[in-house]
Amino acid sequence: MKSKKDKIIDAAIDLFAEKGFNNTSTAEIAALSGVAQGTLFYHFKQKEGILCEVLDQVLQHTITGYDNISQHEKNGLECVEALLRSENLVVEQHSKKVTVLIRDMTDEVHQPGTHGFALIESFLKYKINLLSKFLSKGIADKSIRPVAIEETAWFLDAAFYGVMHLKLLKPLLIPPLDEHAIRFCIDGLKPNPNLI
Amino acid sequence: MKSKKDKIIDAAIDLFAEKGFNNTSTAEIAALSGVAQGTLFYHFKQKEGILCEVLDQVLQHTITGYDNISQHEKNGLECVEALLRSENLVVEQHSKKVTVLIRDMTDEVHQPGTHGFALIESFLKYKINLLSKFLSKGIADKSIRPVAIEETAWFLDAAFYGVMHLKLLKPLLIPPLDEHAIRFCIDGLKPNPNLI
DNA sequence: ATACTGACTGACTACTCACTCAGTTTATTT
DNA sequence: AAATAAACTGAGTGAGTAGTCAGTCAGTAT
Repeated sequence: MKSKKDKIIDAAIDLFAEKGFNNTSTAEIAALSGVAQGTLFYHFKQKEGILCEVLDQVLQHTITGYDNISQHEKNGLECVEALLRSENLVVEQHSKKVTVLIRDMTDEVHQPGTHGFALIESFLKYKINLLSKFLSKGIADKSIRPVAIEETAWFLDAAFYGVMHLKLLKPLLIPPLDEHAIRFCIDGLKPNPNLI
Repeated sequence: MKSKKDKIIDAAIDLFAEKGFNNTSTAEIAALSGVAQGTLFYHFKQKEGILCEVLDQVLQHTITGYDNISQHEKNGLECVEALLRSENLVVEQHSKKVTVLIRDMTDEVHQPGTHGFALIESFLKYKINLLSKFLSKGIADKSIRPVAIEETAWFLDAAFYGVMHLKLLKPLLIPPLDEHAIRFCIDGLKPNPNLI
């Protein structure tokens, strides 16, 4: 059976995803989750704490996904592809949580010193490191053309953030991009005799 | 001499960029711009109106940039590159306004029916159309390898949104990405005999 | 001079909302 | 069974805020 804390988180995610953090009151969260307002503040010191909890969970899932990539049986390019796919999977499996984060973490994450900022910072560091490792590996084993490693790692991160953002936040008629984005980037990494 | 309306917009941009829309009160905007609180609501029906005004301006600049691309003397790939560079230039020249938008337009743009949503929607339609045209042209003149046109157009949009987001909102030590992102995408579009 | 207009003012209001706290219930330990 | 702790409650508070409105004032047409 679900703890009240979990009920609060679930309700908050639903409301945040629908109306945004700033347009959701703690009273509403309490009502939807069936607890008293005070219970919110028993479990979370501030309203923002709920967001941090969600961020924490999503980052955990993502890192777990990364760790499951078995590197020894793949070349560098395949490792990069596996990482991108793993990330995509997390977004799909936890799309509501991710939606809430990219929609509402902006303020919190924006300012160095906050807990959220520290979380994101160390996560990004880890991710970029891993991607860089895979890219180096691929360049060494010739599955990847010679590219600037750190820049490419950051670019891949940024590009897939953009795709995620488009997919989750823009209620527009957009063709499914995930697969195409992966193909485009992977193909773009392959050696190309036409490039000097 | 600047009109009061312009002073309000300038002050609001500074404050929004620094503290975010939701953490800036209309009283602060009035104080910084040196007008009375009521003047805000004389010029803008709601606080959100200021954001819409900024959005409008930035989209105008962007479209003007697009329109300056002289297509007849370029092949398809060069047109795509010109578009990406033109966009980059707008972001650089109006970085504060763009920062405010990607930071705070989320709520407004999220919900169909709002003015902001309509603006973004028609702009995106225009941009994707133009990109698609350039991609088709490039595939025809062999400067671009055969890719799925609409998907690639959306991906390019998403990727550069991501780069912009990273650059403007993450106060982290990130290598300059603009040039590398353009190179990566342009090189990735070039014909590659290694791809079937 | 008179009437009119549109920009501008700033005190005021009606209201929301995050957070508190004194007290109650439930679970755990002794 | 008593004692202690942990989980929970919900009425209440006070700080803060978007937006209003009755009225001033400079400029302009009549």
